[in-house]
Amino acid sequence: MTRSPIWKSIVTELEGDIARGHYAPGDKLPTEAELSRRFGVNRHTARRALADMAERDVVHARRGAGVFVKAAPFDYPIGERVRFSQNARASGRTPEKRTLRLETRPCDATEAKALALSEGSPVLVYEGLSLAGGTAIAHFFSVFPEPRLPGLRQAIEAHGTVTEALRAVGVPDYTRAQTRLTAEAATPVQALHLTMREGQPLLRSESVNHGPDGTPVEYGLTWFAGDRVTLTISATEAGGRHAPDTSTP
Amino acid sequence: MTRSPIWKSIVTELEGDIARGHYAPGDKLPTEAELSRRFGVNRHTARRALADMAERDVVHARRGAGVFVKAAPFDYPIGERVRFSQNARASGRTPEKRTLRLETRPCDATEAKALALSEGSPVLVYEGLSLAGGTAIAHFFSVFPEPRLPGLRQAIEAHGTVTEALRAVGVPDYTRAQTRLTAEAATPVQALHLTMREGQPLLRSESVNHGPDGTPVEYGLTWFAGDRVTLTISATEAGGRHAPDTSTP
DNA sequence: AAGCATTTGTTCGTATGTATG
DNA sequence: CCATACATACGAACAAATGCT
Repeated sequence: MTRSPIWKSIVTELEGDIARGHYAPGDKLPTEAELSRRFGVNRHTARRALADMAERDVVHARRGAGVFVKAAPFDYPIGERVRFSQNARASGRTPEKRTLRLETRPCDATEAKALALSEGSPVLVYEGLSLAGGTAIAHFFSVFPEPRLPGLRQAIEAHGTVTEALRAVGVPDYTRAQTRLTAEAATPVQALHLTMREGQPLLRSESVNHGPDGTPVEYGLTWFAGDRVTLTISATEAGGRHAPDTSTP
Repeated sequence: MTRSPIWKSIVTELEGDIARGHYAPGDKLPTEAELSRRFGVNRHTARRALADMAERDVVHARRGAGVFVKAAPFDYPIGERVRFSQNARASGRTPEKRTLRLETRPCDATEAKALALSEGSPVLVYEGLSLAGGTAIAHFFSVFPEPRLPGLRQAIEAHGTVTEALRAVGVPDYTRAQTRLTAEAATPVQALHLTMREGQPLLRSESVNHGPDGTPVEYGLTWFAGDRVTLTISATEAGGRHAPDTSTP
């Protein structure tokens, strides 16, 4: 009968600390050197424990930076109605938007087609970042038909959220008409904004939202950080909300 | 009045060749050197033409490899019912599956939970590649509850498609209960199977399919090549049952 | 912008205990 | 008892990425 190895007991100790909130998701664990001192073992033995935890996606290491507790991925249900702020609050995080651009300019061919406009019509471009609980989740790029939605720009500046801004200019509700999803590599600028490395996988969503009367009100592109977001589609999308599974054995 | 530049005429010539099928999606264009000889121009002029086409996403260049015609992304509608073979045929490509693994083994904790089994129950594992028109589109990994579906293994070996195999063992229809989507980087083995580079973005889908009586019949993971597939979700999916697509025999 | 300290990642080598045959 | 294989643990040095000044 073999005794259980030291590194396993280190794993259970550390995971216990995480479970009882001593180290929160996103937090940096002590360095390997510190751990090896704390447990009185060689650095390799501490590494072995961390490697095991990394294998099971409990933590992840960044060379030169440290070992971090994996953040539970942000669950983003997409159905007919998708509201970022609602989703964020539902998972207990503070939603936030950071505006990168808010301007009016003539639309290009793709945008014209999606919004059923003639090419060159003025559109409001709203580009920015969506944050949840302080960390950047997605990079969005939305285009609105300016003539159909007078005052939207001021409404967005005032309210921050798209849902409220649209309501303020007379669109009480909007639904997702069509969505196209692909995976893409992060460009250098996106990597900078989302604090990830260039080339890391992004989940790209291209969608058109319609108003209650069926006219398109938004053409939007969103790039979600692949390691931070899971889009969920439920068959009973209207129905019940699943409780998030946060169990860590 | 300036004459139209030479490179533009090269662009129209090449795009004509592509349009009339002389170069198919995914094909490698002649090298810059060959093009410059063929058109009797300097290599930089040919480069200018290729750069313009790359800008408009008609082709893409891979250093050291060549310039390739961009593959038209494979449109993959996901709704309640998702049938790969149907989707492939609808876009005019021959569907094909390549089996990497077909075996029975005890299930792990995740699989047990998804399929409502007790941990360690025997499950049928079906892993392979989905090809459309000869090119690999996705890497799939499916798990079926063996005890509930006796004879499924032979049915899969015989029929090739999951839909037909399930029908053969008494599951006339199945619907997608829940789907979770993320973007991930391709592992070295996946990159090999999908003929892409390691780390390239994949669209990962995790889903559970239910039989008509509501019991789970399949827990499946699929990794779609990001540059070759677009998942589409249309708003009009919830309502009526879609008639089977008979547009292409 | 360049340099420096910090931190993880990798690769040598060494030693020990345990199961196998 | 010996040979072998394997996992565990420790030590030292260097490489590479990161963050800070």
